[in-house]
Amino acid sequence: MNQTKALPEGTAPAPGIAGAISTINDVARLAGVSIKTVSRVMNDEPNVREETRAKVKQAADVLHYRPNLLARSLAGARSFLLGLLYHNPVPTYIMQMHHGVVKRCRESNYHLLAEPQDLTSGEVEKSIANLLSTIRLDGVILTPPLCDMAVVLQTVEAANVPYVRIAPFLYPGRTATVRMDEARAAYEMTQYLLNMGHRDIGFVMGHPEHGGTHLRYKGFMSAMRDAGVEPRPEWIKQGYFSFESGVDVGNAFFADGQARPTAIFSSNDDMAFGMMSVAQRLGIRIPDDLSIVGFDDTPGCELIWPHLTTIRQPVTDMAFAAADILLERNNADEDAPPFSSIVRELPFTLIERDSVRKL
Amino acid sequence: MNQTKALPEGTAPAPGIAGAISTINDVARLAGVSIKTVSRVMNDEPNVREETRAKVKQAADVLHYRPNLLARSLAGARSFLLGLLYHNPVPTYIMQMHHGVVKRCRESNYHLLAEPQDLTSGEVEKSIANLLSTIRLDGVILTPPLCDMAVVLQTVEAANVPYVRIAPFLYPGRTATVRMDEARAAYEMTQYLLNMGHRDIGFVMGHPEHGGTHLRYKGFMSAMRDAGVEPRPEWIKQGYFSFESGVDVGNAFFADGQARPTAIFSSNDDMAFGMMSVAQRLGIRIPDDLSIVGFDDTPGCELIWPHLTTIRQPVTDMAFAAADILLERNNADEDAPPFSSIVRELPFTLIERDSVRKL
DNA sequence: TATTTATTTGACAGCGTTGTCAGATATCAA
DNA sequence: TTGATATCTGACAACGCTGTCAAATAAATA
Repeated sequence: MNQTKALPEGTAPAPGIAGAISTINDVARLAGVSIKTVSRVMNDEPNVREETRAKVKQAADVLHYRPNLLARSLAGARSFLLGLLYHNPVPTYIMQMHHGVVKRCRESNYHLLAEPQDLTSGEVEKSIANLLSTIRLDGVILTPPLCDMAVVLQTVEAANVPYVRIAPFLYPGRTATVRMDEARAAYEMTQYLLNMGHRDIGFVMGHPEHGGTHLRYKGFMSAMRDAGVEPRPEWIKQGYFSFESGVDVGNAFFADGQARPTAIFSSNDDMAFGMMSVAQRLGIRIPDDLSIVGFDDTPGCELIWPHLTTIRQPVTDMAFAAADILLERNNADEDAPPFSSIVRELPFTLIERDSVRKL
Repeated sequence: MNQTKALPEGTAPAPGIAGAISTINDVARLAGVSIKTVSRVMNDEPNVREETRAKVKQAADVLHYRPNLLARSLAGARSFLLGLLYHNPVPTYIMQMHHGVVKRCRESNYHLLAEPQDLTSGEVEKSIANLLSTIRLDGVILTPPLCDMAVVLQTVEAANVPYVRIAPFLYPGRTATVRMDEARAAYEMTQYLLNMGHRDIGFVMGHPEHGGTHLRYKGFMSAMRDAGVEPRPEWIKQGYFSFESGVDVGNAFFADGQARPTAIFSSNDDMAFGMMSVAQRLGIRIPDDLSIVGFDDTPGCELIWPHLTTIRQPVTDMAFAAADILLERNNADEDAPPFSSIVRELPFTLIERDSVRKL
């Protein structure tokens, strides 16, 4: 019955003293096969008799054997390591991203190296080249704004590491991509404002180096024009995605004696929060005196009062998708579709809360 | 003058075609020394003539040589990899932690593996053992509540990996520790409330498996007793550190026809936010009708209205300290002080904002 | 049964480093 | 100068695994 009874006794090393790490040699000896066969079994390779396979598996089990990842990487082609490169724009965004990617890695016995990049130093290129030549990663994920920086792309490509870009703006088709239709989302949000009766709508742009900034702006403008409403240039202000820049923009918008829009569409939530704090201080009531909407759906939206109407980005799902692309590629049987042609577009949601008043 | 002029010409491989990774062999050949000597130079080991050292350094430079981390780990004793094990209690906390540790790793050419642990599965032990036997980490950092779980400590110890615990509660002196005087902080916060004239003070406890929960509770109780104020048992409620549990506790506190404290001390900010949202809905004004304080100083404190008075934990500094301990240990010259005796205590700050009214 | 072909298995050579140890060189006394 | 030390340097064997390729075995064909 039990096919796997025949383990040679007595040859086993002292089993499982907690912490005593066993090697492929130990398993091979215990199972009475060569290390190569053990290797085959551990990697689910074909051409191993079922009986042998079971024997090896049992031995590995008894010894609590876990292949050494470092040795594996060194000898083989895979490293079981993924990299997430980012420059912290919105902390919660990165956090969700990281969380999603790690989750997928876990499931595939991969590990994740999270590597923030300092853009101010002007050494991104060096830093990345350094990373990639030090550790052979099986793939890297590039978040905005890194995914739109030519030097970054070049460096990763030079290292010949497959990579996927999250929400890229520039260089379409250059590699696998995970995105969301940001322009469309901004378009719909603007439409929503229009439908609520607003015509005097202001817009706060994000950091100019982020692709999303342009996409969101574009969506806003299209919606306005399609509705036959001409946006007022002085109501389109430059922000930088940060809470502080939101404060600055808020001060600009609410300066004394100025005509004010009835609604402001902020390119992200954090800036909306900044504006709201200024409004609060100046006694401008939201949404009664002014409607505000954001973009991202960060946790703060439900903390702030009134709760912020915004666009939810499916960040975790995007993380899943990115990780999946890389992971699948590594198991891909050669004939997979060209990597660079992969594009996964995920749906957004307009989350209606309490920061907009119907006129 | 120039000591390093004498590189043998012509023996160099095609230099620095972008992405062409060079090995220690290439450097050795170009510098005209053995690979062992290159290794010595790269590791700043003694016993290399200055002249030789310079020659090697130059060669390494020319070739953009970066030692392969995997090979290094396999051959040597160090892996240049640290692990951050956590179970997500408060996202922003982990994020800051991660950020701090990564920063330090960067500076020392280390890398960080962030590994969330699923406590619900009951397989933490397996998961960690698995990680540690797969990759030989040079150290791991344990955040609450992992740092107080006996199985976790045992597993890490069994794998013989040095680790430092952040804000541990149980098993003092078991290993290096980074902490903050949470009990003292809670004591002072309670005193603050007392000084503001409050006597009817409620307290919301955190998740019972987090050490901080007990420390903060203890601090609260001591301060009350020292002030000769007996806390009312029905005003001490159990929460779980989450926003949702704050909502639940809020509902319990504010149920119809019940006597209500004039101030509530929540064991963390998120629960305070939850209570505030309930209060808002019920028309209980803060701080006019009720004062609330939190603990942690998460970003939301400045978003919510009124801004929340709280205790700032020096999370980033704690991360720095933890990383430093591990990193230093790896460079330690044997005679370092016993690892387990290291305790770094960092200062907290009471951040006074607008959520408390003076009675 | 004798061949041919397909399936399993193992020997062995790396992968790019570091550790060990012995040999080569330089330095210092006498 | 000659040993005797102290200082450098390099051969070579690991580290734990995978890739390659040939040998051994089983299955299929004639």
